This record gives sequence, structure tokens and C-alpha cells, in this order.
Amino acid sequence: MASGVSIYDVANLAGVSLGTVSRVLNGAPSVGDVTRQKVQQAIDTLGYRPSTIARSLARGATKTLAMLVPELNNPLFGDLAEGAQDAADDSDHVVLVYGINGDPARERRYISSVLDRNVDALVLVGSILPAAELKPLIGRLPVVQIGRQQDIPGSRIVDVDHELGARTAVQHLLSLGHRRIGMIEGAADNRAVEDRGRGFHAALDAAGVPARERVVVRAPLDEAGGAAAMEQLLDLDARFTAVYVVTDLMALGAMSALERNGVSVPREMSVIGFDDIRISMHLPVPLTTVRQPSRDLGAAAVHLALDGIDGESRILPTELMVRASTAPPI
Amino acid sequence: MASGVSIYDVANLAGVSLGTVSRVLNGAPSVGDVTRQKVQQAIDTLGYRPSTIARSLARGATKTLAMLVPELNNPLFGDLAEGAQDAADDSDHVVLVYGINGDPARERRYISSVLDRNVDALVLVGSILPAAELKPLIGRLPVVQIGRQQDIPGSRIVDVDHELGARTAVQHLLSLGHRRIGMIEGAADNRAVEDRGRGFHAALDAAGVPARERVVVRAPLDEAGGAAAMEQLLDLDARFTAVYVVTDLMALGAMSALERNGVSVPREMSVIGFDDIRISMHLPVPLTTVRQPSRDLGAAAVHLALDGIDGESRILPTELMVRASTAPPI
DNA sequence: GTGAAAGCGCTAACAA
DNA sequence: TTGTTAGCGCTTTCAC
Repeated sequence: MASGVSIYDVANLAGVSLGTVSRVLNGAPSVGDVTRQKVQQAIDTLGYRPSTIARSLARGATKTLAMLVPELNNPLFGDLAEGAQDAADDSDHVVLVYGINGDPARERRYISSVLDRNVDALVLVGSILPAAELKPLIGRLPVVQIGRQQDIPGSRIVDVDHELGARTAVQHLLSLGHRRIGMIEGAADNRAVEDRGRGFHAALDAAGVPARERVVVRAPLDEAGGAAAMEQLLDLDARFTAVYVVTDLMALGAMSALERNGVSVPREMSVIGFDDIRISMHLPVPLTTVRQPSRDLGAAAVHLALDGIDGESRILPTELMVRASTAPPI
Repeated sequence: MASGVSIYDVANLAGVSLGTVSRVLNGAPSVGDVTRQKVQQAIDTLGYRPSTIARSLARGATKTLAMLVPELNNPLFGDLAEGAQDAADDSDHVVLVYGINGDPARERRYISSVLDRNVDALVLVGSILPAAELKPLIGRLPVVQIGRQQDIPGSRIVDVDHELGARTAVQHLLSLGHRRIGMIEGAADNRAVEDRGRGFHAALDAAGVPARERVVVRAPLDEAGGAAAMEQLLDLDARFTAVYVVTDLMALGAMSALERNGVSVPREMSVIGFDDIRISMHLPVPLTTVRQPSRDLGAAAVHLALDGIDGESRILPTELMVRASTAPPI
């Protein structure tokens, strides 16, 4: 159906057998030069294109990976996806990207669907399914997680050291002279985000800042969550001079809450985020943040899926991006 | 391979023929109740799942759509993709989303790839290929464009009225009392964006604002483009009090340029955008903008692909979202 | 170096 | 209502 012409037509026109056409298609060495010519000729004149489907069925492999992300309209996951597609492209694979949108039923459905499609590997980003449901996948196909969200023995992992990144962020704040520091933490059941919270406390512990000088609030992982959390923090009247926010999107929300409350960034309040999504450097007050190499993470996931082994993991470095949203306290 | 068990095993266990199993799989009416029971039984105990690939090959249809977008890390396109996946999900289809990233070779490659995969339809968003390359697709499979980017007779179209939306935006500015208004236009070869420019002039013409009172600058369709354009505009010293920017992402850039230059929004300068991407309402100064119903556009594209006819088109309404970035001039 | 034929897992006539 | 048998378009032994 692809275009109506099949390998059979090519064989006919070239006056050879099916097998021979298949051989030149796959670059088999054992084909005579003249034969190869003839076949190629026929392929060109007919405009023949091999059917991926038939090929997949015959071969048992699809050269296709599936990638499940929380949401497609979040630039962070868009970057992961682009990195993955880029890398896949290089090795002649294709990656199917699906947005889960917080619906476990949907994630379940998508997983079934891609399994039925015989994808060669599965890349999970922040899965919201119980680990028990995911475990049976191991062994059937390579599963790589971006972020160590689930405990799945045998899954391959690509990640950054979130706790370390968080510590870097807080140390930056400390080095500017801040001491009373707030944190807007993530309310989701998300390991990466929890580590980012842990790092906050670790850095402050190391600096000898007592727990009572820390003001922490939890909120959903989006702009509105960040904004609401900032309002809460402000209501506490805790006189902190800087706030560390566990994702850039939440930091964006926090900054708008600050603006609404007439608190100037960074003069009266320093804000630091985590992720370095595409817009962060373009905000009215460019956001200081801990950069995750998102595209690289996506690419690494593909590499690990294709060439890695079960249980293998790869940790990529974060980088502190100092911009205008942080400054010494007044 | 899917899980090792094939329709053949089910037939065996149930003690029926291949065909019968296929029939219950496809819900054919002509199957005895007891037989159906037995087969279902066998399916369950074996954990059998039909192979999508084999099915596609046999049926000649894949229940799969492909969607090509400019970039995956742009929330606008993420929304389109989510809308599409949502709608596809409802009719048991699947949509493969690919990011082109401005590389025509890549778009070409992806198109070939999905054709070889026998997708049932193709959704194009802002294709950068010459129309001549796209035309041959019509007739082979349904092609729907989101945005009338290319002249492809027979392509199906989902869009908003960009010019009308632009006029709405400018009228809003006029109604606030602005008269000297700037525009940051898109430098890309993009029809939607051109219409957004046209609407600006139309609205001003209608209001009797002479052309010399309009100050217009062109820039790339991203944050940096918007920022650079705003700097240019400021250098012109044209004493305009409001600026209309053809995309929200560019408007974001423009706002940060304003901030950098100490120009306060909306007090000294009103800013209005177009798109209403997810972050716009969460910016420190929430952006007034013309909302495109992105998810609906994506969904409509899928519906048109599945149930539409060639040449059909569907125009969705825009909506003015008045927020804090616009105010009367001082 | 090349052809013949089986088989990948399924659907869809066609019979019975 | 059910079984049988061609295919779908390709790959891959196994001979020659």
C-alpha cells in the first residue's frame, strides 16, 4: 500500500527473484555488481519504497523507541524529546513521544499500545505508575528512566545529581551572603524533586544554618503552584532574603507572586530555580538556575536504550547558571 | 514476539481455528457464545495481545497519524500535540509527534519515514518544505495543515483567523487610548505570522492612524528575536506607548528588553502578544494576548484527518485575554 | 551469486 | 457458526 509498488514488482522488472531484491535492499555483500545495478535501476524507476511494517514483521524489530513524558507543553520535556529524537535520528531509529498528563490509565494504555507495536525500547520520564506494574517490562525490552523515579531493578537510568545541584544552588545563595533562605518544594511524588529538597537542607546543614531559619513550603509542580507557595511564604513574614525553588516553572510563578506583592527581584528577594528551561534566560529578570542538560539527557537515554545493558546508568553534570535573579541581600 | 504468544497458540488452546480467534478479536457478530467464551478464556490465560504490526500489514491501515511540528520545546506546539493525542486517543488512534527544528532535510526524512510506516494521515504544522514537495502527498493520504502555511490543493486546514485576531489586539490597544503603536513582526516565512502583521495595519488603517505613526520591526520568531527587536524599537526613540508582538514567546523577549531598559510595563509601555501559551498568564506581568485554542486546534486536526474530506477547512475562534501588560498610556 | 520457499502474525474471502 | 486458505510485503534459511 505504501505506494502501491512492492518488492515483487521490483523483482519482476529487474528480472530477478524476490530474495535478490531483498539482498540489495539490505546491502548484502553477496550480490553481483550487474545484478545490483539492474535491481537498483528497477527500484528507481518504480519509485519503490520498502514497507516498514512488513519489514518489522519479518525482522521482529522495529527500529522504534517510545518515550513517555508527563506533559508535552512543558518546555523541559520538549527538550528531552528533542534530544532523544536527535540521537535516534542518527542511528536511523524513530522515537514515538507521548504525553501522559497525569493520567495513569493513559500511561498504562500507551505502554500497552507501544508494546503491541513491538517498539525496541521504552523511555520513561517521571512515570506515575506503581513500580510493580513496570517491573514485568524488564527483560521484555530495554527500559530506561530519565530520573530515578521508580525502583525497577534492571531499568537503565539517565539522570543528574539533583541533590548536588540543589546544594550548588543553595551554596550560591549562601555565598552571596544570604542566610535566611526559603524553599518552595514540590508536592508531587517525584524523586528528583525530593532530592532537590534534600540538597537544600544538606547545604544549609553544612553551612551551620539552623533549621528554624529555613522556611519551606510545598506546592504542585507548576507555575500556579509556585505562585501560591510564594504567597504563603510571604504571609509567613519570615524575613528571608532568598528563595530556592525546585523547578523553573514554579520559580516563574514565584516571581510573578513577588511582583504582585511589590517585592523586587533580586533587590529584596533573590530567586533561584532548577532546570534551566528555554524561557528562563529570557524572563524580564533572567532566572539564576541549576541547568540540567535536557537535550543531552534525552540523547543519553536513547544511547542507553540502544547500546546499554540492563541496570546501567549514566549521570550527567548540572551547571549553575548565574543570572540576574540573585544578588546579595540588602 | 510481542510477548511470544500468537493467535495460533490461542486457537490451539481454545481448540478452534485461527479465523475464529480473529473473529472474536475483532468483535465479529457471527461467533457462538460458547466459542467466544472459550476463546476469550484462552486469550486471558495466555495473556495474548494481538500484534499491531501483523494487523497493520494484513489490514493495510495502521490507526496511526503523524504530526510534524517546528519544535517540541515550544509550549505552543506542545499544546497542539496534546490536543491531537487526546483526540486520537478517543478514537483508538495514536499520533506520532516529530520536531523538525528548522531542518528541511529532517522534515523530508520524517515524512518519508512515516509514509513508509503507512500512517493513516499526516498533520503538518508550519511546514518548511516547498509546496511542490508536499503536493504529491494529497490523494495518498489525508494531509491536514494547522495554519495555512503551504498552498496544497486538497489539503485540509485547521486554523484561526490570524488577521482578525491581530485586529482585535490592536483595537484593544486603541480602545485604551494608544495611538502611536509599535509592532514586532515575524521575520520567518510564515503565513500565520504575516497575517498577524497585516491585521495590525488593517486595524490602524480603520482607526485612521497614519502609517508614519506606526513603528514596525521584524525579528526571528523566538524570545531572543523579540528582545532584539524591542531594543531596536527603543533606539528609534519613536515615542510609541504600546507594542503589539506577533507571538507570546517574542513578547516575552520584548518584555525583558523593556525591563533591561528600565521601561515599566504597562505604565510606560503596553505589550500585547498572540498565542496565549501556557506561561503567558504566569509572567511577572501577566501578558495580555490573543488566545489561540491550541489544544482544540490539535484535536480538530485529528478529526479532520479521520473524518474530514480533502479540501475541508475549519476555522476556530480566537479570544482576547486582557491581563496586566496593557493599560492606558500615561 | 542467485532462486525457491518457508514464515513473521494477522485478516478476509470462500467454503462448508 | 466455523474452518480453510490465501494473501499483506518482507527476510532468511537452504539449495543450487
